[in-house]
Amino acid sequence: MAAEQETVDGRRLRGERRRAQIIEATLAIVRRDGATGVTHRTVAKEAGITTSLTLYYFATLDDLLVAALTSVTDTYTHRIRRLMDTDEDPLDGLAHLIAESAGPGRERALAERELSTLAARRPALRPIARRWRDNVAELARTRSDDEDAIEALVALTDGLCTAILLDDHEADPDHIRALLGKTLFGDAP
Amino acid sequence: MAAEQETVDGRRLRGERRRAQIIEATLAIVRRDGATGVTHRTVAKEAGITTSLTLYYFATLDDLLVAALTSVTDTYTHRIRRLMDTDEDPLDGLAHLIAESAGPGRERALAERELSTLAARRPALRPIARRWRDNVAELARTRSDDEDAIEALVALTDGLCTAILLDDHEADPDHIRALLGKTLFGDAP
DNA sequence: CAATTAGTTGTACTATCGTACAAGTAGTAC
DNA sequence: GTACTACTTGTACGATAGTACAACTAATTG
Repeated sequence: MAAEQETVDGRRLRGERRRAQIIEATLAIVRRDGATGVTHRTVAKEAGITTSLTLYYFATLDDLLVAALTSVTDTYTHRIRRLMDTDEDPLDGLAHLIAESAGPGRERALAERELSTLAARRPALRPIARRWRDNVAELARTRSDDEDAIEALVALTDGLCTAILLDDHEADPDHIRALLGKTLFGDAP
Repeated sequence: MAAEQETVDGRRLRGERRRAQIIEATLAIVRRDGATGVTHRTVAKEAGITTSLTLYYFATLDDLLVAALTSVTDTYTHRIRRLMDTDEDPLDGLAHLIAESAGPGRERALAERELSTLAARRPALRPIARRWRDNVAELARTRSDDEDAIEALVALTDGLCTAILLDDHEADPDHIRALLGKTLFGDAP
């Protein structure tokens, strides 16, 4: 009844769409200019609306950043879950995902890094920011129950992304897959 | 002669001292409030001087950030070099350094992360930002010539620091040492 | 239909920022 | 001693930011 009530009210639906539009505009800004580029004015302009709207839906700048981090993290969560739900080698999928940081996924990976770094100074963001690592750990657990190896694999994925983003490090999926395998299994099966 | 000329001019010496003071104040701001807290005014206030002075020595905000990144990277470089110059187990020293990210070294580690992340959008900063990874790789090379293992170890150190900073992850030096050893040698010697 | 709720628009305030610029002080060279 | 150089102080401008607030429009409820 209450749940039905909520979806029926067209205003709320429109509000949700507007909210999503604003979050998308925020992410576009982060990807293009970095987290520091996010202001109510830049987001409003990107979304083609007034700042009053961004303020109506997100009372503070912080709210915008939190929503952006949540959104980008959701994206990664879906990606990794899909890797786990397939018959293919999940480590191979993960290697490809990491390798994307050098190409089509670079902006998104950098946005994730910049936004998640905010979590270090904001304990409230920790649960969101940790989800990437939790997701990778969960994926690793489908192939190993060695907790140390799993922990190392999670750290390795983080570190490889860092190298790619900050160093233009080599991003060959096969090479990355080998490193992941070595770390999780001791050899590289 | 020219070098001698430079150190004799008392004005230049004072300038260098002033410059170092400003960089130190910048780092204090980064550690306390993050890279976004760095403005000419906040730095000037922290150093007890006027913004005209910060501007005299660092024409742009960017110059300040670059100097701060260089400084914090120098600190880490010295630390790691010292680990290599000792008879002790360098991996053990590295593990302790990483573990510091959970305690006394947390602010510095976070500052390094925030500043080095700037390098992703500024190719000119890459050489500076990569030095941490180069240093760790060099340390690893004193113990292994397996380039894949070395690359994995570097990424692992990055990832472990991330987990500590963003997640309040466990930071037991012995545990970290074991992970480092496993990654570099296949076992944990 | 009136009242309430959700969304939208617009104005304006205070605060802070990066930076330009001029004037002054102090140290050095010739 | 003069000219030059390095450093220091102070003022002020234009721009942008976060945010408060009021008024209005549209949708929903009873």
